[in-house]
Amino acid sequence: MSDEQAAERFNQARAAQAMAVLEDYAEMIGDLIEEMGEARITDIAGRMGVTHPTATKAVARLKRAGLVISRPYRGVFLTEEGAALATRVRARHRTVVDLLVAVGVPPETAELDAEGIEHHVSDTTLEAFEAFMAKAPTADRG
Amino acid sequence: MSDEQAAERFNQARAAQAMAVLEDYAEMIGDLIEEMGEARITDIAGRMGVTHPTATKAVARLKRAGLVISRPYRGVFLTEEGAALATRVRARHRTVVDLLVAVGVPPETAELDAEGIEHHVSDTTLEAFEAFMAKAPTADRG
DNA sequence: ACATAAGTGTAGCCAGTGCTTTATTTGAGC
DNA sequence: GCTCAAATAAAGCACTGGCTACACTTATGT
Repeated sequence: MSDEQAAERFNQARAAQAMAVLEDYAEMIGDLIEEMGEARITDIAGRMGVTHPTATKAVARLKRAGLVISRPYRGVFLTEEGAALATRVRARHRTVVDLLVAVGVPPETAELDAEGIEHHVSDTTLEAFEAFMAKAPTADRG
Repeated sequence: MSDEQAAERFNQARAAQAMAVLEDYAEMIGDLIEEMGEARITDIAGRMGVTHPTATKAVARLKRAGLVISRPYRGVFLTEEGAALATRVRARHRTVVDLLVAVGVPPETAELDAEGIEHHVSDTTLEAFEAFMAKAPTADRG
């Protein structure tokens, strides 16, 4: 592999990582709205395991990215784009967990690892995962 | 899932990400030493797709982590710990790529996605991958 | 020895993502 | 309507990890 290709690979991985945080927040805000009708900064912070100021900053970035809207001292809400992203992320998360379980990873571990893995799964890979599971739903385990 | 569990998941993913950069650099420095006898800052930078100052900073962090040693204007070398990490990372990378290919991901895509995925694959999951491939080396494709 | 090019280091800037500390706003209870 | 607790915001710190610009070292060629 040439250095240029290697560099491209790393740059792509870095870009994916940058997106990952936004994806996590969008997904979680979607969850919170579904569960509690609205997403408050405090709830977001609690669930992400960070302090409120950190959550506030993250929301600011999400607003900048056009994924959410919010008004001071009011809840945070997903834009159409944000909601679409949240849905997509959630579906991908499920697929990754299912794939891991299908190849024999214990469910709890699959859930844990998927949190990091999912952000690096390309559309191509996701399709392959789905195709694989359609073909061998239980991976013929045992 | 409780908020605490969710937070723990995210914190774990964040910790994995912090380690990922060190792993990438250690692996690549190992590659360079193997290929060219030594790892120069410029080579590291070129292959990572970053500028030399960035590579220099990364090497400084690696030194702080005890993974490499270096003297000004001389090459960078892995410590025993760094070499062990590089070996481990390289093996894991291969396993992840192979697993992806085994479930039907195109090889080039597998290589690309593995770069990001590998850092989030726990030992448990890695073992499951190996067991899966031992059982179905070609995943019965086609 | 000296000039020059390549490699390396350093300084300073920016953005992201965490933190703590300190206002401010909101909303509930009196 | 005032007070107070909770929620939110704002500001400042630290570290990572990019960058550019500039200084310095090394190696090479004359």
